[in-house]
Amino acid sequence: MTGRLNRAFFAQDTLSVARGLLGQRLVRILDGERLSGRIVEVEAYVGEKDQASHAQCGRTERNAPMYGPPGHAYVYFVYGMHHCFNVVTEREGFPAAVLVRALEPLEGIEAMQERRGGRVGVELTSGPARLCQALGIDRRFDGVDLCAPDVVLFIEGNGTMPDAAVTAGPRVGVRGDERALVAPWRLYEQDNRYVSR
DNA sequence: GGATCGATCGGCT
DNA sequence: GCCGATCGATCCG
Repeated sequence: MTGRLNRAFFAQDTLSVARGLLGQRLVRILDGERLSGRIVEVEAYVGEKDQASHAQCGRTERNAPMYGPPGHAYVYFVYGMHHCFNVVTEREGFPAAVLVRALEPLEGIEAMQERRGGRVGVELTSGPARLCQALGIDRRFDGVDLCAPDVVLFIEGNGTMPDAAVTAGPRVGVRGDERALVAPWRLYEQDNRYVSR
C-alpha cells in the first residue's frame, strides 16, 4: 500500500478497513509542517445494532458523519475536554467508523511534544484523545473529507502489517450487552509500546 | 504497579 | 439532569 488511501479503501467493510489501517500513516499538515504517525491501534464500530456505537440510538446531529460517505472524518468531543478521531467506512447511509486509538510518532515529534505540554515518548500519542491533541485534531475536522485533494489531514499507505503482528481483543471503555462487550473489534500491533492502556 | 477519582461540558434519554 | 468510545493526578501497597 502506497500513496494516499482512496475512497474505495474506506468503502470496504469496517473490519477490513480497521485491519488495513494498521501500519498506515496518519498525516496532519499543521502550520506548514508535517506531523505524522504510524497507526498501531484501532477499534471498529459497525451499524446501529452495535451497542457500543454512537449510532446505537439512531441518527443525530452529532453522529451524522457516521452516516455519510466513506473516507470522511468523524471527530467527537467527550468528557468535557477530549476529542477522538474516527474514519467513516462502508456505504453512505450505513453508520460505521474506525476509531484511531494510538500512533507511533514518525514526523514532527517536537511539535507534538509542544502540543502535549512537554510530554515525551509514549505519552505523546498512546490514546485517542492524546493523539488528537498531539496532531491538533478537533471538531473543525468533523465531517472533513480525508480523500480531498488539498486537505490538511489524510492517511498515506506505509506498507503492510503482517497478520502475525496483529492482536484482536474487546474494545475499551464500551458498555452495552455482552455481544458488544466481547466483540474482538479492537485491533493493535503486538508489543508496540505506543498501544494504549 | 494498580485502583480510584476529579475535571469539565456537549449531547441526549 | 445525567453521563460519557478519556486523561492525569494522587493514593495505596
